[in-house]
Amino acid sequence: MNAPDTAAATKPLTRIQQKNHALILNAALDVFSSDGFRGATLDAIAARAGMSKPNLLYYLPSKEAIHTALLSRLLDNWLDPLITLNPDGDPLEEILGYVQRKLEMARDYPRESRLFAGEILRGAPHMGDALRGDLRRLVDEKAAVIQGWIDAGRLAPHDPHHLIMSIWAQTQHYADFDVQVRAVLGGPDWDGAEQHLRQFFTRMLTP
Amino acid sequence: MNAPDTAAATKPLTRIQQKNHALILNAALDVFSSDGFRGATLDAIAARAGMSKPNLLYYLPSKEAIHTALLSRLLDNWLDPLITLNPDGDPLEEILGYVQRKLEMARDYPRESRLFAGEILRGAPHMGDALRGDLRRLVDEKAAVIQGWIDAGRLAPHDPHHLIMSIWAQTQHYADFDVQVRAVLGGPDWDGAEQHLRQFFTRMLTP
DNA sequence: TGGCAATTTGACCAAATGGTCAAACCCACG
DNA sequence: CGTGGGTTTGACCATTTGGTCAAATTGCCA
Repeated sequence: MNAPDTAAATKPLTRIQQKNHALILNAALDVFSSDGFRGATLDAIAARAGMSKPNLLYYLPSKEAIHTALLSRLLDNWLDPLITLNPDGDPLEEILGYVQRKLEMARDYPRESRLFAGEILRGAPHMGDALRGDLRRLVDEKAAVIQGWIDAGRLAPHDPHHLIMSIWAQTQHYADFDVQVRAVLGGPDWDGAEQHLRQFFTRMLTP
Repeated sequence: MNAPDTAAATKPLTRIQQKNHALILNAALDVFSSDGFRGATLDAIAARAGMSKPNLLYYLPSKEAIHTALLSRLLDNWLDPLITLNPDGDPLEEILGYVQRKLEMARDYPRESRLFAGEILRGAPHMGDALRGDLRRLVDEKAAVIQGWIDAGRLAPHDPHHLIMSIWAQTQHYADFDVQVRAVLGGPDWDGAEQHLRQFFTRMLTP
């Protein structure tokens, strides 16, 4: 009767199901990221996806379901750059690499960044658990790695948790507060941002 | 006939007008900052302000007017810490003082911070002009001051505009992404943040 | 105290919006 | 070629919500 199944029973999606799923999620990302959850309308998403509203609801059962689907898909990509941080690599290189990956994500996926920011700003009503679960565990783990580097005298001492906050804050700022950045700088300046952050954190972390 | 006047004709507000104005704006700040512009409803604001919706609209003519009033009142306070930056003071002290003031604002006025963040996130539909006008002028002016300090060898070299971005990003992060910060840190840690940022920027700016 | 302006609100309206449903359409496959 | 399941949609509905209005109430001052 209904195509997608939230339970883990019927798996194989038809070609057309996959196509429409992708179409909807992409359109929803457009709309949610620019208008917020409350500001987004099913009509707008359906129009953007090039289909009727009932058709859209045939694939995803509700507005919230669409939003949740988007967020859960997002979290993995979001954590990925931090996961990649290698305990056996060179400390400075690893962290600078992380900063760079984060900045690239902000530059190349501003919709995702803003969707995430909006969700957090509103108190994370749809992903509070993920924050206190997966995210916290991962951050604690990597913070321990960084602390190890510091203890070994390979990095200048900083609170690792707050250091990670600094990285998040500064990289996401360029995507989330894009209008402000452009207003103040007179236009986007990703190269300037990259150079600034590299210099910033190099100076920050060199013992 | 109507109490408040957007034009500059009738100025003197009665006691009751002032009280209700304040009541409304405070309630609206609550609601707008936690639900966003679209998520906020006049009924919610009116309830929070302890008055009926028509009465609320008797003082401020529309939802947008309330939002705009809030934002314009906010911008001044928002710029103030940067205005205070004194070209004749000690460079490091001045900037660290600015960081501290910004962090205190984020801590003591999280509603204002989130209201602002929400507006920027959505593309600043109600204050784009202010950003490209007053804000940009002020930033350019202070960036020039910082550049002067750098040229005089009194600060380590950084792009002044991006340096200001770094300060904004890191201080506001603690208010705007409060849930995330608390999730990762296990609770609020303003003292830790203050110490971290002081150390961060001290190291950053010492020639 | 009388009267006029300021204040307050219950009742209402029109538009927007999330969601439903039955009917129509399409298309692979026997 | 026809038939059954997957797909699509026009029409519709209930609720929410920004905003209006006339009537009632209150506050102020001569």
